[in-house]
Amino acid sequence: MSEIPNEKILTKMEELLNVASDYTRLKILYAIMDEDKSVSTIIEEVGASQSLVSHQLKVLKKANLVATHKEGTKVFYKLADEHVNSLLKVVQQHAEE
Amino acid sequence: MSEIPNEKILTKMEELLNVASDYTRLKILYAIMDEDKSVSTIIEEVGASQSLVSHQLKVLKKANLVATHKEGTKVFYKLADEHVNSLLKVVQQHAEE
DNA sequence: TTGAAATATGAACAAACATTCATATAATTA
DNA sequence: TAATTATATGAATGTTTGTTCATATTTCAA
Repeated sequence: MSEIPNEKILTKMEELLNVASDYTRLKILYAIMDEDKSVSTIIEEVGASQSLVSHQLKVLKKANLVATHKEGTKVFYKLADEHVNSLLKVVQQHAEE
Repeated sequence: MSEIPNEKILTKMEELLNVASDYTRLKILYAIMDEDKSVSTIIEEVGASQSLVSHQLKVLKKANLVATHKEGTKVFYKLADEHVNSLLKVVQQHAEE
């Protein structure tokens, strides 16, 4: 039996889904799915403005979907954990049918 | 290699995630996860107003996350397919850690 | 056919959000 | 130090959206 999760869990789920449910952020997540990339590389591959990508990276970071490290002036982003991967795969399968 | 999906797929993914990313709608989806239920039962279990539940059921239906059948004056809702189930499970796992 | 129960719909509104533009900060190099 | 590259931030804005309130529609029983 699948009971309705408690408020705390539901709120966390809502947040994760909310953060994932944006065109630009989805693109960003896919861009860094296999290897971490610098912001400038992400901007190129996603094809959105510098400002927009930076803003959305901040949203993803705040929600702990991505992690970062610095190298000189560059900042590299990668997926925070495997759940993000699984989530994207499930959703993509649904979308492809 | 996971390339960025094309625009059509991404838009579908965005829509699915968007529809799933709401507190009330999440509760509804869990309420009908194991067996289909009438709107009045859903209202009770979810603890939201009649109008709100009805509006959100419409959103879920339009996005093909749920399916319905009628019995007399009652309308029963159930999950449309297994993907919805998988999606909720992946997200819940993430939220529980 | 009147009334009641179950569900749906429409308008209205505040809150949240994606995007842009302009500007700031940080690190590197000349 | 000045200039340049890389990234972040803040304000402003138009749009979307969750919720409520009031009302409509449908189905069945009395």
